[in-house]
Amino acid sequence: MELSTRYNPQETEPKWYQYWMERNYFHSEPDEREPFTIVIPPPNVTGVLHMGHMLNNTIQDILIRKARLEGKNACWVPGTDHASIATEAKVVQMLRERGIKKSDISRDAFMQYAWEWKEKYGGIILEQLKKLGSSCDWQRTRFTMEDSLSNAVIHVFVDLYRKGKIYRGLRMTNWDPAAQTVLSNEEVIYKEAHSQLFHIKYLLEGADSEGIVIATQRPETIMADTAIAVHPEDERYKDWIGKKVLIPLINKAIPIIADTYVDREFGTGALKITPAHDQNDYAVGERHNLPVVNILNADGSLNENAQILIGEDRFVARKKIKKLLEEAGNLIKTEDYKTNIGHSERTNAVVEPRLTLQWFLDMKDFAKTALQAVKSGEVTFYPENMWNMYYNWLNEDNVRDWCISRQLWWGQRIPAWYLVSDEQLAVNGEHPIFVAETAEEALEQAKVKTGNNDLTLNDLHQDEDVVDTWFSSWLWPISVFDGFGTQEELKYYYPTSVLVTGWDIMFFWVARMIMSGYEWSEELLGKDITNIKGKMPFHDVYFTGMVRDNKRRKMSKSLGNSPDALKLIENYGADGVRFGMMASSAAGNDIIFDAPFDPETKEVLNESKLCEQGRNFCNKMWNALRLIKGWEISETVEENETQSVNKLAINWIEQKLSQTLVEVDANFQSYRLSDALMTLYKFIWDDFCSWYLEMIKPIYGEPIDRETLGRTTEIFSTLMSALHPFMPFVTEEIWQQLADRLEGEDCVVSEYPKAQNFDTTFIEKVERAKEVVAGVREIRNNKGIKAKDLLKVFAQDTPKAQALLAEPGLKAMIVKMANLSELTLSTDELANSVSFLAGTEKFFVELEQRIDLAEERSRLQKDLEYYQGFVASVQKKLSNEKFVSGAPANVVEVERKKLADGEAKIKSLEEALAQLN
RNA sequence: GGGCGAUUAGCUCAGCUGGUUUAGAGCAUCUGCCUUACAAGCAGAGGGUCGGCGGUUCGAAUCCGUCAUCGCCCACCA
Repeated sequence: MELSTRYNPQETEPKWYQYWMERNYFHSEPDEREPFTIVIPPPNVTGVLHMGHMLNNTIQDILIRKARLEGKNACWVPGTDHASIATEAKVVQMLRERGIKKSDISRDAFMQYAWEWKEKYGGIILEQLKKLGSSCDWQRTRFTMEDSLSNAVIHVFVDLYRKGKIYRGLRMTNWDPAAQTVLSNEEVIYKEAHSQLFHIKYLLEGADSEGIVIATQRPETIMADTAIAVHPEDERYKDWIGKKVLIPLINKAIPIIADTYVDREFGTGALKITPAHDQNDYAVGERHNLPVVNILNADGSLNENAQILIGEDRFVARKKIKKLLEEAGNLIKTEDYKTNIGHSERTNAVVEPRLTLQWFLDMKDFAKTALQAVKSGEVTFYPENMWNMYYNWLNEDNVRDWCISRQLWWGQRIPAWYLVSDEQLAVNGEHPIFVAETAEEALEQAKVKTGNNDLTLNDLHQDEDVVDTWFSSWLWPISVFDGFGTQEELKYYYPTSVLVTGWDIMFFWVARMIMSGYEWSEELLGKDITNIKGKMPFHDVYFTGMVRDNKRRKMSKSLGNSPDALKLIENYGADGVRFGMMASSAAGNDIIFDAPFDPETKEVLNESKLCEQGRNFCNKMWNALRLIKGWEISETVEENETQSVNKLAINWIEQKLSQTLVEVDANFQSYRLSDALMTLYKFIWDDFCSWYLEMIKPIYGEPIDRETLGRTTEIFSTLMSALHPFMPFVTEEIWQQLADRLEGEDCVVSEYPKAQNFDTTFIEKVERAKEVVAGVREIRNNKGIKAKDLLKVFAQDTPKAQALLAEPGLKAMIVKMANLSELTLSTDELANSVSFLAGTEKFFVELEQRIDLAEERSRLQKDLEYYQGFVASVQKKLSNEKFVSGAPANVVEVERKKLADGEAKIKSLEEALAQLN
């Protein structure tokens, strides 16, 4: 069958993915082999594949496929995250489109709609991952809200409550007015914004014009002010302390207090205190026993407490109050001001500090153990410097308790119950809370607590809130193996081998998984673990960089600078895109990817040079396959020059392959995946295609001997195994085309090649011969000699040259590759010839045309100068007493050899120059 | 404000323990080739005082100090 000159990924990729799936190659069951486990960072169930996912999952797939080839029991668990806020927002939007308001339906009804939505639209991303070639064990696909995972969340909540680590309290929290839920500190993203500082005058009570001027960014909150604060040592305001001023517009009297929190240098040195709407003011208010006046509704609009502008949104109110203050004469001035404003990570709404009753997880002990795990090397970060960021967050001064409750419905409902009836609300002055895994258990607790055995489930009311999504994610490496259930699989697969994720969720997720692993693994694995390493959810963490565009902007939907991931796969093939992603992404480093178009000019750019390179690489290998498949086979083997070249070539490529595999292995050890890929790329393109195949390629129309072809096929197959983790589809396709394979003899489950012993002296000899070929080619290029024209080349007769050409097959190889009619040793000086150096050896190319002496001279002169400089620098080193005595012997030896080589080259060049005269 | 990191060819980066590096790769550029696997290709070439200054050392892109520029994380003063 004729093969097309281009590799066609659109045809082969779906074919092989299906083939692998049919044979169940990605499925893992515990057995006697060593496990290699990865749990996917579960993408949001609402998500669609973007560049970050592609990078992340390509890396995971590389690691898992390599492990599979190495004979380990490779298990990659896929799944999705229920993503409370994001999903709930989508469902609310869907309902709105159908004319249904969330507030009009019951919790149960809402959940039904949400599940319907999830079943219909959720998990698209998993299908997209298949297109990328991800070899996940799809039979193990999990979802953070399925029963067993939810049970784990509830179990853990109750456990922590009993351990006294979870508490409920009224705190200043970050409120998202769009989603109408509280957020954890980590979910608040600060962005710089241009704002205005309003200087507002508060009149002294009873005075006509005397007053104090404060500066604020939020004039709409003045109605919630309960004091004005000044610094106790501020001379300007000393006499004011204790007096009262009136809030403009509503004329409410509030005291002037003194607090060292006030910065005298900032603004006017006088600060309005608004305990309900500012974290710091709340703290000040507590110190001074100030009342808390909340003037905002949950949606960010003003409530009755504001007295004016009731019902207006906070930002509308700001504009309106500016005008009112102006009219009333209280607005002294406004100035431009740059500030950081907190936004909700999910909804992008400006976060409002709000006093709310929430559940918190005490982080003190957790932080300590999580810090220790990385500090003592129980978990290794790649790249290592990510540890700094981690430390910074977890150290005692910075870590804060984790707010785990959310005012949403989509998620695991908090397993806490309260008494319904008013009479029973307070027992001994406290409001009893019953935390239990089931309502029945809570009821039992309630009966004991109240002494009332007649209580029924109807007397209890469950907390309305759900837990933060990350409160289920942090259990992921345990719960996907039903760790809180049967635990059998957990014993085999835990700890997982490596976690691959972006550093942007280091705090949300990575740190917390380490905490949960430490907290529960010992108990769940049912054994004492003396080595903390055994408790950790993973041995290594590979932090990927962020995918940025060519202007270094993070790729995002809102900027529109992200290429359509699926479109890229369509255009370049999954292998091409995988190559593109990996070619320039060292661990942790951001990767620069071209945007599909310039977001500002809307100019269409080339999609990706890197993917193009990957696509071209596929094509290159495909054509190597075509070449080999086109050869006729000869059964007779003659002992001729062709044979000797072939033997040399095979010997060389096999040894060079071993050398390359050692390098690739070292790269894998330290997660230098892009280096590993580039090493293989260069080996396949340069050594295998450009040199090896050209060495053994028969003259057109002539057959190749069976032995050489067989060895070549084997080597090619080996290369496909080695490259398979990076580019699974093209390697499988070529692997299958290379030979008639038996059932089960597939690249995806082939044996990862191991390096054999290799002889570097021999490899160097061939490299030297390649230099000779390159030297001849360069002369051809310079002199405009066609590749077809045969040339006569002479090597200056030296022992080294003799030894080189005596290597069986080497001379014939040079003759073939450089297209020579003759290559002989010569002591004669050749009249019409140009020379070049290969190593220290001199070669002459005989020319028919007249040579330009001046040009030759200047070429040689240039070389000569370079080596003279080189030798001078080496000599300088060697003539330094301290170097010779101080440096290690081998280093000195190397320098001596450099000097000798350099001098030999100079000698050769000088001779060549002399000949030209 | 506290911390981390970067600065090497036109671009994106490597250079891991200071010494086979008067510095490498890919892309881009230039020259010549439609040579019977591949023009998405082949054969070659050019291009860098390793951000500045100072120090340590026999020896510095590599270690230290300092300045400059850029990026990131954390905290956040109205």
